[in-house]
Formats: sequence, C-alpha cells, structure tokens
Amino acid sequence: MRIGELSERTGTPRRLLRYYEEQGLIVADRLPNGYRDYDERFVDRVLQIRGLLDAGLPTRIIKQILPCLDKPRVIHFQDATPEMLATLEDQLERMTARVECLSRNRDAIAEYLEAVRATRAPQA
Amino acid sequence: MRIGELSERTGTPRRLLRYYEEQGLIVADRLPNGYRDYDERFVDRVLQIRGLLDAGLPTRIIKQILPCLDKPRVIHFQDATPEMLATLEDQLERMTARVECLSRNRDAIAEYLEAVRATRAPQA
DNA sequence: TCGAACCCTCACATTGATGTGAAGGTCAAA
DNA sequence: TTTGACCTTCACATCAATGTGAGGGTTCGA
Repeated sequence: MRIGELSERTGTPRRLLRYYEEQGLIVADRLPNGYRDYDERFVDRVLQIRGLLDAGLPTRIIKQILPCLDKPRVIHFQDATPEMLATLEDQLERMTARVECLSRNRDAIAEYLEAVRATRAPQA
Repeated sequence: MRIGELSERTGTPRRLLRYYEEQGLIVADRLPNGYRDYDERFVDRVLQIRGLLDAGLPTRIIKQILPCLDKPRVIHFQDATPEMLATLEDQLERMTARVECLSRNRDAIAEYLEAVRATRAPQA
C-alpha cells in the first residue's frame, strides 16, 4: 500500500509517516516511481509507534526497543551488546515507573468520578 | 522552603518549578522579599507533576486533573461541570490506553531480556 | 562592607513532535 | 490530453518543555 492508505488506516498524517522513517523507526520499500510501498505489517507497527510516543517515549528510544518486539521472537544478537541490554533494562524500569504513575493517577480520577456520581445519583 | 530546596528535593530545575507555576500547576506563597515559599506538600505535588509529564500528559491536562487528586478526597463542586467531567472521562480512557500500551511493550521487553539471558546463562 | 549564595524577572535558544505549503513528478480516467 | 488525486523532497513555522544567561535584588557570614 502507498502512504495515503497507511495514513488513513493508522490515523497518522503522511508527514509523520515520513518523519518516523527519517528517524529510522520504519523503513519503507520504494516502487519503481519512487513512491513508498508498505505491507500490512506496517499498520500495527505504526500504531505501536504512536502508542509509545503518546506514552512519552522519544523516537530515539522507540527505535532502540522496536527491534526487540518483532512478532517472531527472534533474538537479534547483533543488537544484544552490553550497552543495548543496559539501555533496555533502563527503559524497562522507566516504563514500569510510568505505568505505576499512570495507574495510580488514573485510579484516583476514577475514584473522583465515582464520588461525584455518588453525590448526584441519589437525588435522581 | 525556598525554591532551591524544593528543586533539590524533587530533582527539578528551578526553571521548571517557575514554569509549572506559570502554567498554573502550583501556586507558591511569597515571602516579604518576593521569594517563593513552599511547604512540604509541594514535594509530592511536584513529583506527581513530573511523573505525569514523563508519562506524556501535557501541563494543560495535568492542571485539570490535579485538583481532583488532592489528599483529603474533597469534591470540588465548582469544578464538576459537565465539561469537566467529560474531560476527566476522556483522560481516564486515554490514560488506560497508555497504561495498556506501556504494559504490553514493557512485558515484551522483559521477555526479550529473559530470552537473551536464557541463551547466555547455560553457557556459563 | 564585601563576597558568596541565594532569589527575582525577562528573554532568547533549543529540542522533538508536528503543521503547512511550495514546487514538481506520476498516473488513471474523462 | 488534460484534470485531479496521488506521490516526492525541501523548508519554514509552531508548540510545549526545557536550557541558559543577563541584569539585578537579598541575606548572611568573614
């Protein structure tokens, strides 16, 4: 598929698909006329990228962790340098911290909404 | 405490403490000489703000949800307009999505690290 | 009373993720 | 063959979070 379809199917501006490529997050094939050519797998890939970006990870980090998350659980040994592993451990920690922070605050919001509803519903 | 101590205790540059104030996330008292004056509660507050920022929430949103998260679970009725509640519901959803995305990817990284270790340890 | 270590405001710079548009090539259908 | 809807690259603009520093006041101890 070309960039327009991928854009529609992922809800991502073309501009950003090109940006993610520029940042090395995705690598598109090229048709003979120079157009980018994507296969189905890019849909999930792009959604994953967007999710991670939305959760606060910078493209630099996403680029590092993406190769470890490919469907066929292949260990890319060439990537598994000590520095790489250290980076992953570090990100693992940071992501866990994020999850905890988000969960805690999300629960607090949920509680708040519950409380608000509790003071309203009885009057109905 | 003054800004320097709050900065040290939260690991946050003074610049940012002033920025958070400018964005309406915190409101500092002032000493007679114009210096900002913070009490203990600001330490947790600032750490919470940093956590949420790190998790991808913009100050605009943080400002909206912070009042609902105060320790004494007080419902701020003046805030509880229908729009406000809708915003909170929306953020609740978005935060849940973020948590799911982060958890999923974090688990995948953990699995990857496990797998790498599994192929190494046996040779030791 | 001087210097160090604080604090203030103001303002410009940078970075990463985006928006927007210009200038131009490709292709299919009328 | 022309029009419209695609695509390309390039470049400048914006926004939020953050860095940095100038220019200046306060406080305290040597």
